[in-house]
Amino acid sequence: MPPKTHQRTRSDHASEVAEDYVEAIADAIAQRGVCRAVDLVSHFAVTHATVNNTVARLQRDGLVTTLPYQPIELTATGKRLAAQSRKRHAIVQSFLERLGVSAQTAAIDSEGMEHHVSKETLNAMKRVLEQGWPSDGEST
Amino acid sequence: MPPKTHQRTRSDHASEVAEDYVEAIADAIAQRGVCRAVDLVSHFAVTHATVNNTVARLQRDGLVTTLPYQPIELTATGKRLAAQSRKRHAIVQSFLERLGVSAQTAAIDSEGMEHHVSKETLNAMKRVLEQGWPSDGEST
DNA sequence: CCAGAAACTTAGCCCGGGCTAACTATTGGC
DNA sequence: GCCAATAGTTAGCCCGGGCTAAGTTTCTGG
Repeated sequence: MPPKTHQRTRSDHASEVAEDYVEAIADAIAQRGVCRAVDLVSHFAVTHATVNNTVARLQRDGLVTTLPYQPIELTATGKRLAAQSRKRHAIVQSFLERLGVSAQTAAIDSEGMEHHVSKETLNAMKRVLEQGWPSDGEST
Repeated sequence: MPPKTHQRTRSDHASEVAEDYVEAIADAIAQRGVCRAVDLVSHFAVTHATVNNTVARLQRDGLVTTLPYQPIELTATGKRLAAQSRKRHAIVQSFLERLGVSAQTAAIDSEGMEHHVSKETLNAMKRVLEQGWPSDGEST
């Protein structure tokens, strides 16, 4: 085994939370019009203080904008990331369901897995969703 | 969507490193007879200091035993965790390959994904490896 | 219109998991 | 047998992502 298989897996996980947040923020905006910190508090089941910290980091990193006591908004970059993240999430989730996993488990597992799925694997999953399983008789 | 989908995904990641380590330690022991810190240093591409910290934590948590300047050994618990982890890893990796993903990508992705795959999903993957794809004509 | 509730902020803490730098032990080759 | 090289340790630092506690702002309904 090549010893450097890691590297990606490791440092990536810094941005996993960022992806989860922009996704949640986009969802909240889509569903309620705006996103307030309290939405994230309940969505992630963390405290207000934690949400504050995280949102500050996201702002520092150019993914969101927010002013004190104002709703949280996504920057263009944030929106792009959210859209991409949501798409990936959806594919993984649908794929798991297609695999025969319960919807509930698919929801939970896809949440964790989505951040570790490479483009190549994602494409393989997409292919399954669109064209069936690899060895299926799609030849005819 | 239920708002509590997270919970598991989140705090679990504390032990992801632990699993990676015991797996690596077991591998080193299997391959070289003993596991020295330096093996982990090169395997994870981190510094000696980091390995030391982590191993100390593992020891605190009852997964390994080690004395200064001595090789690292797995406790019974550590061995169990390593075995379980390795099995899971192997299933995910094989599954990805079966999906049509390149061996290299399968190796990388499985590394990250394995920690987020539930028992149910793992079983679904195993089923595929043993019995083919869900909708395949295994009925006839 | 104003009090209390709800939302938000801030400060200060903790742990995990990285790092560098400086030091100590062990080992092997000469 | 000694000395360099390799291995390991320790101290001190950083950031992410959690928390509590205490305070501030905003909103709302009576």
